[in-house]
Amino acid sequence: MKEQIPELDSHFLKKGHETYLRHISVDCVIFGFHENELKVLLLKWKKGPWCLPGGFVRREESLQDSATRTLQERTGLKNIFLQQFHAFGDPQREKKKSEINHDQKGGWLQERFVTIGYYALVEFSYVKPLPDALSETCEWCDLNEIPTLIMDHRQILEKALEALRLHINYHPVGYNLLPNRFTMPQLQKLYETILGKKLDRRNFQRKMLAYQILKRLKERKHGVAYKSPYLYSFDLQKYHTALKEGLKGGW
Amino acid sequence: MKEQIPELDSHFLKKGHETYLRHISVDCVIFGFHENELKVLLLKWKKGPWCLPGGFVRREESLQDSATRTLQERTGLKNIFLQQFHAFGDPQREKKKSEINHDQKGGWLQERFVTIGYYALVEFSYVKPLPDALSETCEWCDLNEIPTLIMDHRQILEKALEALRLHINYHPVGYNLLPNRFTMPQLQKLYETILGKKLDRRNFQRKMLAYQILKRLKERKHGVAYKSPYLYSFDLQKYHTALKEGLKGGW
DNA sequence: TGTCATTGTGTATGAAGTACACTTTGATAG
DNA sequence: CTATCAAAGTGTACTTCATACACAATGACA
Repeated sequence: MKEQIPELDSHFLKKGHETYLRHISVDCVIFGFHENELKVLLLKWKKGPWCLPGGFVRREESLQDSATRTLQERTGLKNIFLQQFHAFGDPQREKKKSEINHDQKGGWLQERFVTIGYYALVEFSYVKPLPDALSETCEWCDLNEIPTLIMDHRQILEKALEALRLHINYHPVGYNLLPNRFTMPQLQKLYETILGKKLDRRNFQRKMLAYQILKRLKERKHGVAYKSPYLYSFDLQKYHTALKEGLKGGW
Repeated sequence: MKEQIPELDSHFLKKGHETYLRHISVDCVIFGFHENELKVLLLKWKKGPWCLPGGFVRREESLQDSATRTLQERTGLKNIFLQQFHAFGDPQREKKKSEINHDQKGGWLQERFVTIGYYALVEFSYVKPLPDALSETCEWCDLNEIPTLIMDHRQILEKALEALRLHINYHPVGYNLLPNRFTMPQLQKLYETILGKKLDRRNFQRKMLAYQILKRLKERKHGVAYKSPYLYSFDLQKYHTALKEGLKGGW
């Protein structure tokens, strides 16, 4: 998206197309999980509106690499789970672009952009959100309290969530969103939040254990209220096999 | 893709970027079903290689509209089932672009392209394949006999098939690929071909009927060998509801 | 008129999904 | 120290869906 500008100088504004591909941007929907809530990392400009973190594609860079770069710039993380989900190319999507104009007319940023959407799953506690040159803040927002976003970013977010919900039917999710050691109720909350519905505790556990991607640890989680739950961690090898080969039976 | 050129004149070659967005193309994987085989519509250039039909995005046109336009130009059909499935943006994808060069250096066609992949499902018999200015032929190719394709078109095709196989788990397929009236064995062959595996005749029928998107007609199909099968047609209203809301239970 | 490949149909079995209740634990408060 | 209590652990019956499988009916063809 044209609104996240890595180097905000006039060379970039006028000559950005010498470094980046014209008409193409990448937007990232970065999901994190914290306090039993699914969060999305959003940027807020100094001038007002909120938006998804995004960037442009360098002339020798793949789409995936571009998304990875954006992600690293905003979160500091490498090796993130990243998934392309849709390309948004309606010419109307930038109707309200004028509200965003930082720059002179006729620049490459004024032109129409097609944006490729990626979603990422990251471990909340590892992330230190970093605003960019143009942004006031970079913040985690609860999925239920998303502010008004620029252009079609709200639709992009919805589509990302839809893609994630589809994905979760075939693939394990959690390694990228939870701490190394976590409890079954935590994992269940994660699934419930992503899917937007309540699940039965006993059935959830049985099904999840049947995947054989979890290891129950000897320790329990202490200090929490009431009965202390077991801790689990993912069996990474089996987890990755399941990522590749898929799981049967959806949620 | 740069290889399908609607108006092959020097204005297009030099000034195409005034009409079309730079760096962006659309490629279509057009599936048809004939003689119990899944086919894909391919173009063959006069100079040699085969490729997917594709085109460019006009400056005021959406991605979907661009794909629809390409489709109409190659098949003559409107109102086609069309689905975006992936954006291909590896800079390496055009390594062998030189084999395609029709034109002078430095033209907009020489630059790197990100292509948005769409797949389409069309009724074979309604299609009159139309080659474009640069193409010798436009032909249906059997999925099992795909010739060598330029650039990454083979991978695009594979990805389209993968997307279709995923899609068929949640949505009805057939209305766009079969004649108005068809037999249960025909429908089953279609599913078997898309999925690449044999299905049990009795279980297939039961499951398909349970979706309640089929109407059994009074007529049977005569003239075919042996026992004449019933004819079915889709209940379009229910079909479209199922398209939107999805089906449960996969294949 | 007989043959035979294809079509039509039903049932039994196992696997998975769903619904549901009681016991155990340990943090907290008195 | 003890009682309380909310959360966590566990198992079973029921229903739904997937799978496996076999025989009878049809009609084109020779």
